[in-house]
Amino acid sequence: MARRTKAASEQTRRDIVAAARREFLRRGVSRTSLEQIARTAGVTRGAIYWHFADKQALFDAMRDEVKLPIVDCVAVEVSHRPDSRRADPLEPIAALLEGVMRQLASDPLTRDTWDILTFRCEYVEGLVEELDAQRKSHEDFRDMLLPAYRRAAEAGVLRAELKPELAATETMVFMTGLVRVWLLDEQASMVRDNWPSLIAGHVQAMRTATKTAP
Amino acid sequence: MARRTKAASEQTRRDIVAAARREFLRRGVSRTSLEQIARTAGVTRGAIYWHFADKQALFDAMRDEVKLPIVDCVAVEVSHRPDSRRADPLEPIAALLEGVMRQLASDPLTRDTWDILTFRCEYVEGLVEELDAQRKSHEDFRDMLLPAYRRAAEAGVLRAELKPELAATETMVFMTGLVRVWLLDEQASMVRDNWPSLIAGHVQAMRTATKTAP
DNA sequence: AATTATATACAATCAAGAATGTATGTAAAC
DNA sequence: GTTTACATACATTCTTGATTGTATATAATT
Repeated sequence: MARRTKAASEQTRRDIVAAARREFLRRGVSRTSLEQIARTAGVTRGAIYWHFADKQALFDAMRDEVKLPIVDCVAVEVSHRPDSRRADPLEPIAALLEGVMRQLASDPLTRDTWDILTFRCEYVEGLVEELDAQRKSHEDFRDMLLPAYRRAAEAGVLRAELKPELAATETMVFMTGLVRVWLLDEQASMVRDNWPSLIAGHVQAMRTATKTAP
Repeated sequence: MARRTKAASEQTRRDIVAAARREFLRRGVSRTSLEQIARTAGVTRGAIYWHFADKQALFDAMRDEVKLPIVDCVAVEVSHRPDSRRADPLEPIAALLEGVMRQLASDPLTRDTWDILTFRCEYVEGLVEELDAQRKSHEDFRDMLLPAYRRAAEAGVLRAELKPELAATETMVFMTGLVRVWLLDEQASMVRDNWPSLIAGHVQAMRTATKTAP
C-alpha cells in the first residue's frame, strides 16, 4: 500500500491502540501477539512497528490514553468551600468517591483499561514501574483526602477516636477494594449496582453522630 | 539419570513446585518457561512433564499448595459463643480479619502465592475459572460475616442506619482493598505495619457508641 | 502551475530464537 | 522382568525484530 494522509495515519494509530485494548482484554497482554492486534485493527505488523517501537510502547500508549480515576486524577483535589461553613465536610469526600465509580461504570474505555491493568497483565520487567506508579497514586489519593478529614475533625464531624490520617487511609483502602470487587463482579451479584450504598455507608461510618435514615 | 525412590520423587515434585513459585514471582507466570523452572529446581523439563501435564497443571499445584486466607479459608466460620452474652459481638470479626493478615504477613508461602495471583499472572483462558473462584470466595466471605453482624445488630452494637448485609459487604470490600494495598506496599510506606490499626478502625466505625481510646 | 525530490506510511518477506510437546533412552527400584 | 522416574533429543509452532519494497502525500523548486 501507499502513503496515506496524516489524518488517516492518526486514525490508523488509534485503530491499533483500540485493537490492542480489545485483544489485551480478551487474551491477556502477554498472550496476544502483535499479529493478532494487527489483524483486529485491519493492518499488518508493519503498521504497528511504524507507530510504536515495540509491544511495551503500544501497551503504554493504550494505558496513557485513559485517565484512570484514583490512579491518574489525583490532581482533582477534594473541593474546599470555606464560604459554606455549615456544609457537611464529609460530603465532598463522598462526592469524590462517587465520581470515581461513576466514571468507571459509565466509560467503557476506563473500565476496560482498568480491567486489563488489574487482571490481564503481569507486573514484571517493563511493568514494575507501573506498579510503582500505582503505589504512589494510592499515597497521593490518601494525602488528598487528608485535609478534608482534618476539616471534618475540626468541625467535630469525625469520630473522636478516629485520627484524620487513619481515616484517610481507611478510605483509600476502601476504594481500592471497591474498584477491585466491582471489576470482579461482572454478574452483578455483589457490588455492581449498589456501590452508592457502599460509599454512603463507608462515609457514614466515619461520622460522629448517627443520623437515622428515613 | 535413573529411577529414584518414591520419597525422593515426592521431594523432586515439591522442588519443582517451589521453583515454579519463585520463578513465577520473579518473572511472571507467562514469561517463565518450563526450562527456567527446571533449572531452578535442579532437574530437566522431563521431570516436570513427568509430574505435571503442562504448565497450567503446575500452576494449579502451586496455587493449591497454599490455603489462602479469605479465598480458601471460608470454612473457618466466625466463632459464635452464645455463652458469653456480654462479650463484644464485633470482636470475633476483628479477630478474623487480624488472623487473615497475620497469616499473610507471617507466612512467606502465602504471601508469595497471593502476590503471584494478584500481580504476576493474567486471568485468561485457563485461569478465568480462578477468577470465578475468587469472586465466589468474596461472596462466601461476606456471607460468613453476615450472621456475626446480625448478632451485633440485635445486640444494638451496630450503627442503627447500617444494615447487617451492607456492613458485611463493607468489610469484605475493606479486606479486599487491605490485602491489595498491603501487597503493593513493600516499602512499608502506607499499611505494611499499621494494618492492626486499620482493622481496629474499620470495626470501630461499625459501632454505635463511640468508645474513646485512652 | 507543473515538476521533482524526499520523507512518509505502511505491506511483505525473511531470519532467528524461544518455548512447547512428544518420543525415546535408561538405570535403578520393586 | 517390569514399571518408575526421570534425562535427552527432536519436531513443530509461535513470535519477534529486521529488512526491503513501494506508492503516495507533501514540500521544494522552477
